[in-house]
Amino acid sequence: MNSPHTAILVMPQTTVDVVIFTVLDDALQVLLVQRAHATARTTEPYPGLWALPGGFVNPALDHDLLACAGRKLLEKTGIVSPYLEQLGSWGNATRDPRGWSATHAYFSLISAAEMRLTKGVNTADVAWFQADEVLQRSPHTPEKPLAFDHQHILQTAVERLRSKVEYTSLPAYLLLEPFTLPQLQHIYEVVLGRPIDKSAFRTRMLGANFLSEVGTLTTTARRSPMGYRLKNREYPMVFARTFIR
Amino acid sequence: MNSPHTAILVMPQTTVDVVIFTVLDDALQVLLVQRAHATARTTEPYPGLWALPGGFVNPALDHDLLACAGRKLLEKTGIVSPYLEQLGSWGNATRDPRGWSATHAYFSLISAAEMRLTKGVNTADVAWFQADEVLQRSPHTPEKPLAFDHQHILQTAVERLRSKVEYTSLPAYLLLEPFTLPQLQHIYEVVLGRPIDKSAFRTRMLGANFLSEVGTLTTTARRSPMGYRLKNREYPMVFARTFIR
DNA sequence: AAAATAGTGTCTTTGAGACAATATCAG
DNA sequence: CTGATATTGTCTCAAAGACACTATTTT
Repeated sequence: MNSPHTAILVMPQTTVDVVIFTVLDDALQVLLVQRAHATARTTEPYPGLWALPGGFVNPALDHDLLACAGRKLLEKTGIVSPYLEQLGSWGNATRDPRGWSATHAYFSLISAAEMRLTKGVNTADVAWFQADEVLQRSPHTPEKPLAFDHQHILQTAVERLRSKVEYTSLPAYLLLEPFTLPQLQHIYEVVLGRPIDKSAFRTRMLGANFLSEVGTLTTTARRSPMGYRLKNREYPMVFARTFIR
Repeated sequence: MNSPHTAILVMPQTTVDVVIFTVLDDALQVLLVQRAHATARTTEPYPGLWALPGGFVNPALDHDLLACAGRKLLEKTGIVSPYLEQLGSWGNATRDPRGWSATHAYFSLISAAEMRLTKGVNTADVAWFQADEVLQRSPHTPEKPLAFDHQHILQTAVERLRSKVEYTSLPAYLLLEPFTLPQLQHIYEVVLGRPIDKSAFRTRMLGANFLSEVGTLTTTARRSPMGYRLKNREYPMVFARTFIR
């Protein structure tokens, strides 16, 4: 039924891309890398444009797709155990000018502070951008859209993140532990783009029993807030309802 | 940064697999195909085992991954516009004995009755199996596990379906239109494997305003039930809460 | 004491579970 | 008419929104 021999000759290229989110300056931000500028010797597509971190699977280095995504993320951020979830895959004949290609996209949540701690990893061609600003880019705006179909992948990632924030504890991965409930609520509000009622928020978070207290913290606040840590960093908490309104 | 030239030589194989669900005989069932038996001339892996319908992307036929999944589904069921959603991708060095491969998995919901209408499509090597029975297979059971990592892909598909049934209108795609609310509730109960309160079910379905009445139907029932149709077959309804308990 | 932030209480609303009651149709 | 199925009503409960109130700490 399958024809492996003839198929191998026209096989699509396989890549992995990672959408790395953080919250910085009260905004949802995404890590982008700038593609090499055009030279006489290279034929790299989309020269000089910004793109999601990613590239070809390296069968010699990568045990599987997730490991490949983890490697790309480590190379750009120095972070070893981030929250990393598969987003989806995109494959067609035209997304890469070099021919039929398919990319496996992942999305990751990290604390920007955590990344700053890892010196020497960031290079000049890596930077944070506000997700909403990037999404509004078009060929007519000053800042050009991302390379390949990364504009579309980012759009899907933002929608997925905003959707899951409504009913999961995902935003906790955007903070360093320990964190306070006001800090966590602020992250929720930044990602969702709207305020949440304080009382309802606390009732939900503390009632779900996925946080453990670690003693009061000393922050810039007047009254010392309680610090919390995730009981289980492997899986986010899933609530039975979304926030309403 | 990427090295396309060297990478092409070791590029992973790209395939698409489809998990096709239906409800038949009061059970969630999945469509499987039997792989060719071993002969002296072929080197096909997993000869004689059952597997998810799928195979290599054909760049000459398939505009993109979704089209490829739709083609596989059409070939096995004769159905043109099913519900088809991306499930995820699986890729590593060992899932196919021929080498590093990555598959893009989709899952589809169809009415078994709709498929019976398309004669001549089904072949002897295609059959429905109870999803839960297949999931319980191991190397030690009489029926052997599926080929490749399809056991694992099916597991993920069933979990995803059962999860989404808790808060979406997905089961409607398992029925032919028009359908009645008791029929729809029955499909929900079969997929979830537990009863749902009749009153709460009707309040949720009718309150969400995603169904349109199409007049009372004549069924085997005593009192004639109201028939319904989806207002929008493109996207399922997403409810703000899961069913509880 | 005042200001600012953390945290709690109260009331209302929404929608689900439990389950009883009513409506309609085939025979 | 009767039984089976469809549909509605009532009561209770859980959790969220609105928003006022109390608690703690720094200055």
